[in-house]
Amino acid sequence: MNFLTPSTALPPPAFSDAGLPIAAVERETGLGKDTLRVWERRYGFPAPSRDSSGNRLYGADQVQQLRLISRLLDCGLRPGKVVGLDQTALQALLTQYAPVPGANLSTTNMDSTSADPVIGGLLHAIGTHDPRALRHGLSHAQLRMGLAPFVTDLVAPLTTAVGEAWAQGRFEVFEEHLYTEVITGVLRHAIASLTPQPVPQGPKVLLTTVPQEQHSLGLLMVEALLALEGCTCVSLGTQTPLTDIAQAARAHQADVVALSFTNLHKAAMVQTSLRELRAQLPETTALWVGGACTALHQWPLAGVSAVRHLSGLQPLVAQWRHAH
Amino acid sequence: MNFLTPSTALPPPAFSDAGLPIAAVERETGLGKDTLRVWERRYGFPAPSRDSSGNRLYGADQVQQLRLISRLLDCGLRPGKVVGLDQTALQALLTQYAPVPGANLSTTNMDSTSADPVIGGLLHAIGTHDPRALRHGLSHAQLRMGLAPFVTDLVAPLTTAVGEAWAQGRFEVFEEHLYTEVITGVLRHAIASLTPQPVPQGPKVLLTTVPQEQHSLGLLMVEALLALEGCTCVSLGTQTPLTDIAQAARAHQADVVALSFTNLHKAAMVQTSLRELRAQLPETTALWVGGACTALHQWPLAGVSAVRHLSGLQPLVAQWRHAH
DNA sequence: AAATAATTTTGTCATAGACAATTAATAGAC
DNA sequence: GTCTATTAATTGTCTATGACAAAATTATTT
Repeated sequence: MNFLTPSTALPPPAFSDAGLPIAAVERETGLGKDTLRVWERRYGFPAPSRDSSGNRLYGADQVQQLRLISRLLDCGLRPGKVVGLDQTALQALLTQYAPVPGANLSTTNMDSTSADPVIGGLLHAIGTHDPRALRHGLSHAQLRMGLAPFVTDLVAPLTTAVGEAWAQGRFEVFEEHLYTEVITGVLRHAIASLTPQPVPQGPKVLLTTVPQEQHSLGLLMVEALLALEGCTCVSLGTQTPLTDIAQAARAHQADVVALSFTNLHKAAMVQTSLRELRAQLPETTALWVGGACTALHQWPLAGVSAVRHLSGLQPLVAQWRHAH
Repeated sequence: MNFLTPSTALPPPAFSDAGLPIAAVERETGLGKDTLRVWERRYGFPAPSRDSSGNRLYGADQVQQLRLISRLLDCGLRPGKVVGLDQTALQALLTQYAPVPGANLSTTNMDSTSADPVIGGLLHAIGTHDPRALRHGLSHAQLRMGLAPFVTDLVAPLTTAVGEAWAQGRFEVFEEHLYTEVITGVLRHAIASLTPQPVPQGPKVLLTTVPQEQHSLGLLMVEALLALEGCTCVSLGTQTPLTDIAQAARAHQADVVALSFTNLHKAAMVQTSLRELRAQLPETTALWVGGACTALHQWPLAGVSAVRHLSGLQPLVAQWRHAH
């Protein structure tokens, strides 16, 4: 074979132009292949074009509509009401039904502490590609505020703001990546500087996420707060298979298994995963879950403690301490 | 709605007893639903039982076999040869085929893995689930050896050893996860403690991996070595889309873009990705690639510097410095 | 108003066939 | 023998349509 003549090389698939195949749309939107096909059958939407061999090709606009639809479903709306609406209608519904986690940052609500100008400055540092200023600003804020408020009142809302800015196209992918990288460094540094704690004063906590849950920042924030509360944290990073979580909990004799979720998953998936894990864990092991995932809080499960906000961790630890 | 009466809640499905439905097996093994069904059709394995409505229920033993098969496929074996073998045969194949892949990275004599008492001790700390001892041993070794030899002569071979042990089934997934997490902490700590370097003495390097390349440890090792050489490192973490890498290189005015690869990708994919990226980058921007990926070294590309071993980074930096 | 029954909605699973892309095998030239 | 071109086998993913159980909505009765 000849590797030097570019004429023999296949042209890279022109995804953006022709459209995305169904597997890519599943990745992009979180909607299963079966679901996409059955929607097309029932509602006539999406209506992808086909390639030469009959496979579906979804246009960028349809993928965007699917993204919006997915968010509306997370808000509790039903597919029959929203699948097939055009973008303007979907946007209108979103402004009506959307939860307002980050709205208090960019728009109204000026009493959200002194963090607002700080957050603005940090967002600016991201946009101007200045990792040094970003890191410096974060470290400074951490020293000034103290670690716990730094995490709950600055890092968490800032992360939400970055995510929204990215979703709205105001940030590029690489800017979001850089932000994640810098924050990771700052948080890990903070955690490392307070781990030398000889006498454990709280539960031993096993931290991780379920498969296909890649958001490592939430995990780090939780680890920082728990370590601050005197917990002994063992983090497995992201995407640990369910049986391995249970196995690790036994091997480490963990008192608590803490999972972090984003809103990417289907509610049913989250539910079954948690039920299955709960069944595999020893009864004496607590299961704490948290994160911006509506399914967690909308339908609580027996034997699973759902934390709505990072500030809810401290009471949970106190409660555990009181019970032991 | 009533959240408080547990009597109305469904009993959790007794997974462990009857068997796992196909969706759970997909989560556990990483094998797609379609693949599981087509294997059953073609090879007669797995042969799940069915519930009352005809849905597949995979027994725990079959799931375990599927896990082993999945590992063997990662070793390069083909499904037709391994699907359907019993556990003992699979185990035998694993001990036979498991090693080999990362030979490039760990050019240190391979019998040193068992001979080197430090590595042996660290492997033992992983196996006994003692993150504290692992972290302590690593920090100690770093101080004793110095950062550069620590990375090239200890972390790299240790990572390879852990990967091989995992492939052979001697380590569980969660043990490999814990190792990754601890090493990440140690490396990031080392990097952070030497970044305060006011005057840049080397190129500005943009670090990342291409999409579907999740191995973050290689990236960290490279970052540590480059920072040690006086480079200004900007890491984007893993899995940055190609166009975003080029965009980021322009935005940060990077002198060098450094990519880390594992051997997971198809050679053709790697080639086309690199060609495309090279075309999108400014000509004055260097492109350095490395990692245990055979495709990189077998077919070199114009305008791309392939590094066979971590120790090859230092000469590259020196060369760059000499040319500027 | 609240509990119960009937109905619609909706995601997931099943079967079976097709195909493109890869990998192995075979034949032919040096 | 070694290398290259062709043919054959392998394999994951897609399509299409049908079915069904769980959840949500609506209707009905107590």
